[in-house]
Amino acid sequence: MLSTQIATAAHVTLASTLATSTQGPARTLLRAPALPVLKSDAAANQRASQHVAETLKLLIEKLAPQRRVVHAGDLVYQGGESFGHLYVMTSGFFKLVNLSADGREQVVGLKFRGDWLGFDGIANGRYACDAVAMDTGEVLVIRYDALFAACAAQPALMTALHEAMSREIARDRDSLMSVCTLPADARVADFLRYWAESLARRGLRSDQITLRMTRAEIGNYLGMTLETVSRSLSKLARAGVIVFAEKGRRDVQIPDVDALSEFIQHCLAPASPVLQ
Amino acid sequence: MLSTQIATAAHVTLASTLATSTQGPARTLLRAPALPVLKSDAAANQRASQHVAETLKLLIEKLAPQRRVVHAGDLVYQGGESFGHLYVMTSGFFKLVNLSADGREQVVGLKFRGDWLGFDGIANGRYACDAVAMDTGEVLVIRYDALFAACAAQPALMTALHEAMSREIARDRDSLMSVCTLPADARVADFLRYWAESLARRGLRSDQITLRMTRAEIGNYLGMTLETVSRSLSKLARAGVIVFAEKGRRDVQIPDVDALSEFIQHCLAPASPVLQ
DNA sequence: CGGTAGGTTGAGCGCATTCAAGCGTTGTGG
DNA sequence: CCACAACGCTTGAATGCGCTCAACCTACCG
Repeated sequence: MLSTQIATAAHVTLASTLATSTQGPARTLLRAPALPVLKSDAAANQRASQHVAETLKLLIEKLAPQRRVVHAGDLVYQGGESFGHLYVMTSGFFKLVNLSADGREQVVGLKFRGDWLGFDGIANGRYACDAVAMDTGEVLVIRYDALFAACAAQPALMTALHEAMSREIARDRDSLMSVCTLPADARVADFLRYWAESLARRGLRSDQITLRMTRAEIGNYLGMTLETVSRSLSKLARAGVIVFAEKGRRDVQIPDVDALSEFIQHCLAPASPVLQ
Repeated sequence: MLSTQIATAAHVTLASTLATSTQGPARTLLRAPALPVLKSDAAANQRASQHVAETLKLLIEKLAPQRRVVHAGDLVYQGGESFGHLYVMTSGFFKLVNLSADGREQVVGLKFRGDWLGFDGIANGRYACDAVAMDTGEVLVIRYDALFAACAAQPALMTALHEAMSREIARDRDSLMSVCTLPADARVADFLRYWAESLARRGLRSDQITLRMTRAEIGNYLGMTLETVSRSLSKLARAGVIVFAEKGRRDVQIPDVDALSEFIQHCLAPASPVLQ
């Protein structure tokens, strides 16, 4: 048992030999010291968190936007609806869901405090997906035309807007890379890593996270079935990389975020260097 | 033989019954009339093509940008390089390649005339991927600070910029949906459909396309191996949805773009309604 | 004409899916 | 208060899609 699986990783073109050599002495998932967060990250997270707060303050001061409170399941906007507003989250968790013409449903993004919602609507004048609240939260409601006008006079606003869009583009590409190059176990680990990092960057505690998504939603987001998600989480728990809370399986403790990265590398290792 | 495969499609949550009923009388891949493009699409393509031309003209007039000619293999920018410019394609074909810290390589985007390159660099001040020319082409070199300043006085510029970013975000999500919800054969068909549509929207002929990517590159982009790409293309050719040029397998004829969509639906069909 | 890169196809295997059973938690109504 | 249904989660067994490995082919180029 403890069936350590060989990397699947659809087509790793070049430099895959590198991945092997950089992995170090193989299999050190359970580390003794386990410092909760790297110091360098802590500083970066502090800055990122402050940056989010400043951007929110800027928007509130310059645009005096309406605020809208949402509860789990509420739609901020819906695919097909005519575009007019952008939304900036001050709290809560959202998912973005694409719906194809033939009825396929796909979670294409997860959003946290400070993130913007609605960029997909600018180009075509209609929103291209649903923005669904996964918990109680609040968004700033920003009229696009008002923002557009304000940008001309307030460079800081335009900077904030462009930064947010740029970050979203970069993040979407990382998602695609994760789905395309990682086997199921590593994808789940990467998902947890991303979630923890997202919380950390916003100044929230990241060692104990509450997944607000069902296994089915996670699976949809990661391109796998809910059973595979469940199995991967169990495997992560067995490896000690995550710890489930006593009651219920929605809460996940992450003693050491770096162990998640190591687990991913372990999944990508071509073959078991030592024994399994 | 002619092993028509059942749908894999990782997790199609709801409304998947719809997909079945909307498919019509099942299996009509080879249609007699085969009009090259739907009339409604033709009008939309005309408009889109004109819109691209107008945007390029606007940029040239307002910013008098440098032009840069590139050849196959040239890098417009490279991941890690410090950000300073955006680029707008006037001709050619580009791919965007992400490189992860551990050496995984992933094609995360394909770009055509009128598309912008470099958005990923705005947020962090460094480009997050490589932009590689796949053919001879030309880009407008646009200093971001100059564009930023010009946007304040020229709303049309800001509109063009935001539209381009929005379109990119929406497109990236479609890519993710394709990778997550479609089986290999359908993914290849969707890739061809996207490529043909991209050409059509720019006023280029879309019934005869020259793939400027190797099977390995296509496979990387779609999250599968080059062998699977080859097999899927062969299957599409056997079904008559595409036709290979006599000499070489890089040129692909697409007699009827809609047949590609039908093929995708066929791949998604829960089970063979009639016989296989 | 040999060398190389890209492409096709077959055989076998394995990861992830499908199908299925069982468990824990929550919520509702008798 | 307790059945009982509904929902989410876990785990096992079997199947199959897509991957790996391999051989062979074509086109291109020095």
